[in-house]
Amino acid sequence: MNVERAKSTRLTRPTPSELGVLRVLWRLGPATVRDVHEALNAREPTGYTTALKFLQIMHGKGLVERDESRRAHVYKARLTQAQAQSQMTSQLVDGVFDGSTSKLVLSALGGSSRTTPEELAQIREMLDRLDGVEK
Amino acid sequence: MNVERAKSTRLTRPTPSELGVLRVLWRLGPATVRDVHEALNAREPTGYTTALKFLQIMHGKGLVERDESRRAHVYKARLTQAQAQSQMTSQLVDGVFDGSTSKLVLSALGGSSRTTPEELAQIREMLDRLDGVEK
DNA sequence: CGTAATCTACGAAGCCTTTCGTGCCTTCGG
DNA sequence: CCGAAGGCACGAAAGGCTTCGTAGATTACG
Repeated sequence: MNVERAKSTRLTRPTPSELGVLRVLWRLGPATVRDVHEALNAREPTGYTTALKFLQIMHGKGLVERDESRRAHVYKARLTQAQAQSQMTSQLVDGVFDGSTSKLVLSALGGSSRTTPEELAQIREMLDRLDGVEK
Repeated sequence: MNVERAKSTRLTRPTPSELGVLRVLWRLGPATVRDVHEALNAREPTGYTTALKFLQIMHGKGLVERDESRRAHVYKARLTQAQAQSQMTSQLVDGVFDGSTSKLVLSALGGSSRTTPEELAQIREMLDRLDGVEK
């Protein structure tokens, strides 16, 4: 009881491992299987065909696009990191924070306390901007 | 190559469906299979034994505890909602926000803009408190 | 008491993820 | 031209998640 097929509008959400691949693509930009494999393999020993399969599957799901004009296909994330971030964030908000963004923010800030003054200032800026828009 | 068994210290993280069960337990407090099933079933048609199996599995994983003193066992979440929230939040931060809490906060606030002035005020308070601690 | 209702424990099917191995092309160096 | 290297597509195994069906006990009640 799920999933839109084939059409490009809705993207299925990445699995944990697929997220790993996306992270590599975000960092490297368009990359070949070899590139991705080397990146993954550096972090944890992994077979070449494993990387290949991931890219293929993700292509099937529409998570990446690929350029087949060269022998070694070149893959490219179809979602920017920012898009993935906001998608997964609202997912978390809906799933665990009763839909309340502020609860998430409070929990994030309160819990970790590993936030620098500069970052806090940035957040304040954002708050000001929101207040501005607010009527 | 994972998972600590049996001992109570480390909790495996809940799957999506398990989260649904936990949400029910957080809302109802200690509850029987019947209670949980009714809650789940209200949202989406589901078999009784499905709920039962979830609770059993979750008990095996240490996600819930159970009181077997009555015929209908009574289950209880082993994690408070707040704990789950902060656990899953830091997971998201590590996984998608390069470990930066502030990036998450900015994305959450910027993306949805479904935050009331009261909530913004609450966040400001939290910021002040953090500044206070910050020497 | 006997039957119906409740409950738990299993087991198993179906689908998704993750990980590779093989087979079959294509390209490149000598 | 030939063999080795590099690449892609498949297929398949192992394990996890989700969903139930069935079986066997226990309890409630007319």
